[in-house]
Amino acid sequence: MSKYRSAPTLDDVAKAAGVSTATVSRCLNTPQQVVEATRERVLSAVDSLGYTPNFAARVMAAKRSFTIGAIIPTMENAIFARGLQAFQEEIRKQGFTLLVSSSAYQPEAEEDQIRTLVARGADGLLLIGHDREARIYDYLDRQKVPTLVAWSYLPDKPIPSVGFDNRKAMKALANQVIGLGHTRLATISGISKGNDRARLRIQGIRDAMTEHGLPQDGLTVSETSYEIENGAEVFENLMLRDPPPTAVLCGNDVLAVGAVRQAQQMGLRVPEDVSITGFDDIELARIVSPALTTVHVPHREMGRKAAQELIHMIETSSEGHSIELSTNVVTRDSLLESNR
Amino acid sequence: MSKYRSAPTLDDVAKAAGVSTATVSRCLNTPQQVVEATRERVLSAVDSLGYTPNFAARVMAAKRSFTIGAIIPTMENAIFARGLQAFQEEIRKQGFTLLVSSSAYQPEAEEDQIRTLVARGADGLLLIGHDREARIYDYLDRQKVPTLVAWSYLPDKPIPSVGFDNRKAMKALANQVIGLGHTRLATISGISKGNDRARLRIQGIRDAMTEHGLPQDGLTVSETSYEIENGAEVFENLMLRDPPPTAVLCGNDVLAVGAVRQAQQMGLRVPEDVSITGFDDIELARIVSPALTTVHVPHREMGRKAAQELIHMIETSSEGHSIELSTNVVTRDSLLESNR
DNA sequence: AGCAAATATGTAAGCGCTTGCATTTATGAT
DNA sequence: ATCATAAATGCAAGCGCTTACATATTTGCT
Repeated sequence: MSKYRSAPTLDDVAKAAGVSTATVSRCLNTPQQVVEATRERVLSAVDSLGYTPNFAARVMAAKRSFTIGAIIPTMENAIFARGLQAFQEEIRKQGFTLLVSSSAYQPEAEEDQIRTLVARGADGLLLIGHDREARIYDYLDRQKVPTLVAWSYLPDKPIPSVGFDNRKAMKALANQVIGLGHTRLATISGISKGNDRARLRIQGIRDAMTEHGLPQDGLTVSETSYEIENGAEVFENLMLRDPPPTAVLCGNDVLAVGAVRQAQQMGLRVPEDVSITGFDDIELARIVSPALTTVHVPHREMGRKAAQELIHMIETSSEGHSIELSTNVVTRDSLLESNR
Repeated sequence: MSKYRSAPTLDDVAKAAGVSTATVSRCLNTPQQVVEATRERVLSAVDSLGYTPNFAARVMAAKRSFTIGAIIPTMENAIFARGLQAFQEEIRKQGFTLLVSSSAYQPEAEEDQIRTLVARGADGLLLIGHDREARIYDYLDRQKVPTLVAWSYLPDKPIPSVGFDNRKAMKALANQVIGLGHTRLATISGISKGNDRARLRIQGIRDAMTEHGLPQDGLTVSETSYEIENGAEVFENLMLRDPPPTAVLCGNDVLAVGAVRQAQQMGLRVPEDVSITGFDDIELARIVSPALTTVHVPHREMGRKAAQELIHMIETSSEGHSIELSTNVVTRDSLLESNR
């Protein structure tokens, strides 16, 4: 029976309540504009019919969706989870809904998803990092969709960013490593192409080396994708070199965990035989043993501030401005002074 | 300048290409219906104008969105990440887009998000577990949105499910624990209200106890929310009891990791002093030391099959049928025979 | 060359909602 | 009571697209 009855529309409600569709619409959107008696009648009709507004129609008519889209590189690990959760909580508080897509670190998939989200009427977009084709920025500009970047802070870019200075953050950590006497360094980085964060973190290590007068060839750089297994695999190759590095700085905690596990597999003690550091300070960093010395990122604060800034851009059609958050090195057990 | 030009519409493209809007629409949706010469002209117009179809309008006209919505309890930990990623990969392969929301384990938030997704024209919905208000099922029925449940397998429920038998799975693990001589058991469960998986897992432990002739009061049940800290906190209370349990079966790996860490904090050796088990077999389970004995869930298979089944339901407007996946206990280091 | 059948394109009617403007009804000061 | 003013409601024009159905063009036969 219910099979042949289709979802009620505004019109059905209007008929049932004996008013015009305009009045029903007002009851739902600007209730103070309709007198109490009418409103009650309408709402009870809404109720008894089980009416829910059709979103597509509403977006089309109102040209506003109260939806914000976010595209993150991955959902598979926790790197973006905490920040995104905070982002969602904040926008929800302000009456917006979040739509999330994951690009699996594939630029084409990301472009696709940006278009999908925009076509869907997203009022604003949250993107991770600045690296992407100019074409996409043109598109965003033409469509006039307020867009904000997070997990990076590069105030000179055309799109405002709420995040931290990846280069400076990694430099601080590298300084600490070098300060402990390490001179043969290696880094296991994410793929730096199309990933400003990965690239800048490597740069940060170089900065610290230069500052301490270490030659640049004291650093071995390996790039791989962000999974535990990859961290392990690359670490193994690294340690087979002669001489092996005494400290391995990983592009994130996930890679670092892979490295730690591989070290154990190889019978190497961390940190006595080799120091390993992470980046991000996700939960994993405290769970692995030895616990990781890593760079703490204020994920929740970043998520919250990004939400506020983006909504502000949407509401005021203003340009938006970048916000820098600070990171700090958290010292745990995976980093020790060099013994060679 | 671009500020005053707004996004091009189908009509603009039609004018530019010198054809009707119908033809443009066909070029985009059923290109084989339009002759090559025309098609080229149209596509180049699309291109030079940078046209992107307006999704809301398209959904409204076509009554089809090629979008599938998924609502998961949390993005904060990895429990649903892997399965969801597989789900997304599969539906993407079939031309659908995934929209994800997280309910933060709050039923009202979930209801809200279901309505949002439906109103947005989702062609189908993926939900986790069966427990929710009847009103929601009525709504889904009335809106005729194909819906599938995952992470649970309860074929008698009105909504089909693709998942595993939580009760049976936990029973298998509990059998193993009891087989090792443990009689004083405790479980750290998620909040079971509104969570059939949590409830059934507890039930599974009871089943095993009954089968082995253990009295039901040999089990202490504590419920808390799914976070590492909570696992730790509850575990502490549990071990303060006199006598303490010799084995603690946790509702998931996250809680188990919290328990392991707390044990170490308290100077207890795992598994010599107390055994701890998890559930789900997420990455964490292998990273913590001792590695967790836990129940392995075929996350990726579940995600993929759920996607296939749901799309099948959508394409054929059929009822859909439930699929049971099997789990297995993976034996690692956190469970040992009882020494009392 | 001529005609029926097949193929390509155009016309226009919605899809369900919001909102500017016009109209009706209530309010309150005289 | 009366009338200007304010408050509540209705009317109807879109929003940008898809898709029957109608019309025009091409194709393949004889």
